[in-house]
Amino acid sequence: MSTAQGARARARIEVTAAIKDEARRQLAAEGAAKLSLRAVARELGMVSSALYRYFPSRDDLLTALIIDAYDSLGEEAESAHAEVAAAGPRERWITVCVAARRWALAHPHEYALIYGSPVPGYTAPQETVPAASRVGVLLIGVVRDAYGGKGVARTPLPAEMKTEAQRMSAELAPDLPPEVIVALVASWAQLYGLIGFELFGQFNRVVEDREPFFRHAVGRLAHDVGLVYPEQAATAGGPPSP
Amino acid sequence: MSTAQGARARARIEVTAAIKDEARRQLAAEGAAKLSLRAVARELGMVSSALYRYFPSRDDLLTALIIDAYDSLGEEAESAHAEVAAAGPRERWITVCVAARRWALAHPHEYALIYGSPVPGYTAPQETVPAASRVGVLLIGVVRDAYGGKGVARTPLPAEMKTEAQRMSAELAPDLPPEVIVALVASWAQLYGLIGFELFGQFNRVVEDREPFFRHAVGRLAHDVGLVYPEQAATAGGPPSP
DNA sequence: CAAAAACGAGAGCGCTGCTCTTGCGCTGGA
DNA sequence: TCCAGCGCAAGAGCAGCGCTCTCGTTTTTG
Repeated sequence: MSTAQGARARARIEVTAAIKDEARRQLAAEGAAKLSLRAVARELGMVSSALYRYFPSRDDLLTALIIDAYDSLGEEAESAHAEVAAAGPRERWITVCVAARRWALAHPHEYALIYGSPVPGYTAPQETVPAASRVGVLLIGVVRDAYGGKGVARTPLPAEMKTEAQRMSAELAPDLPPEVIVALVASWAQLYGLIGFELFGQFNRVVEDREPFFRHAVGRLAHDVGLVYPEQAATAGGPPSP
Repeated sequence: MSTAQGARARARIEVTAAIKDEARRQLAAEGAAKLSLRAVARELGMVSSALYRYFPSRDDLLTALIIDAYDSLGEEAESAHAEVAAAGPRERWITVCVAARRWALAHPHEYALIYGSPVPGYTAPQETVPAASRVGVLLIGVVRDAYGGKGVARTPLPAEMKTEAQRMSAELAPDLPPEVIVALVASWAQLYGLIGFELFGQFNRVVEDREPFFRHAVGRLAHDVGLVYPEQAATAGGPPSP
């Protein structure tokens, strides 16, 4: 058996986790740029050079934090989705989006690490991909369920997009029509535009009451990908207002 | 007269500009995090402490670059818009969006500086606001022209958004209906979501042929704010495809 | 013309990421 | 069971960073 290798291996795992924890603490407190290997080592009572036995460079430590952040976000979105799994697709879509926003507001520096400008001169390595796509996979699933074979007709694509749309469809979800995939990917990017603008201060003095605004906006995104209201026509009846 | 103060003042202006130019060069080459005061001074043949006579800190230099970047983006968008000033609002909208994307792709690090995660621990000072709002003002203008008093009915707002929508409308464009302002602000944020995802590599292996995708997506944004096609119904006629 | 302000140069402080060497203790194979 | 070898912590050190302070010199100003 390869588990329980020995005290040595177990200690290594524990120290590695302790480093990541302390690093995450500093990341949350001060942001990625002020995250310092020396400070992490200092806080853990070890000398800075010892830390390089666990992470060969600062970038490698950041990469580990990035993967964890993607996973944390994905988990939040998935568990929020699980709680409304029985609801209609539109509500499930909005729930996932709201969960993503909630996570971002709770972990601004980690959000900045993964969806803001990548840390200077740094390009995300391949091993982040699976963790990074969890929210996307969730959104695809919601739309897939909504379309259950019916293939609701959507906004037709311009001619010069047809082949690319078919490639995207084949790559991401062959069972969904290309128009839907295109709308889905665009909505996916736009979701993070909404979150980023709020988080990075672009909405200051522009949008004040942000949660209803966000819900409304992602509701329109849901509509864009073809997720309609539970009761199709009951959308025009709002209470009167001056 | 206060102009032509003397050789001293003129020299100061020139040196300040030279510092900004060299800093911009390093920013474009290596990104904001690798921008070093000492390296800028070195390249200019001065000692690093002398540079502090012109910019009291690294953040102040970055702030100057941020304002310049906003202005550069705003100028690109405005001149692109000027060239299609006579066209329909939908085409003008798309033109402005395409110009913003083009600028972002040409100046990725400057884009990251203003729309990515703000440089660690850094909050944009108030003096960046006018430069930052140039693209937004442009988009508002396009929509305003399209609505020329007619007030096309749009998606009704949920009850809990009415007061906020009215506040936003009063603040940004009192002559436009609140529903339109809400859609406009959301589209504004979503536009930068599309650009950011492409620029920061989130579209890698997802969207390959990006320009048509972008045009299509911002076309839908135009639709969201109520800008319709020139010939209202001629949208469904695409060439056949397998 | 003299006082004052602006400026360039240099030294220095404390911090960073990272490397290299040294010595200790656990661990796996003979 | 022994012991060679590897993993590990520690320390010193290097080059770079932002920033401060001092000290002559030059320019502007009253």
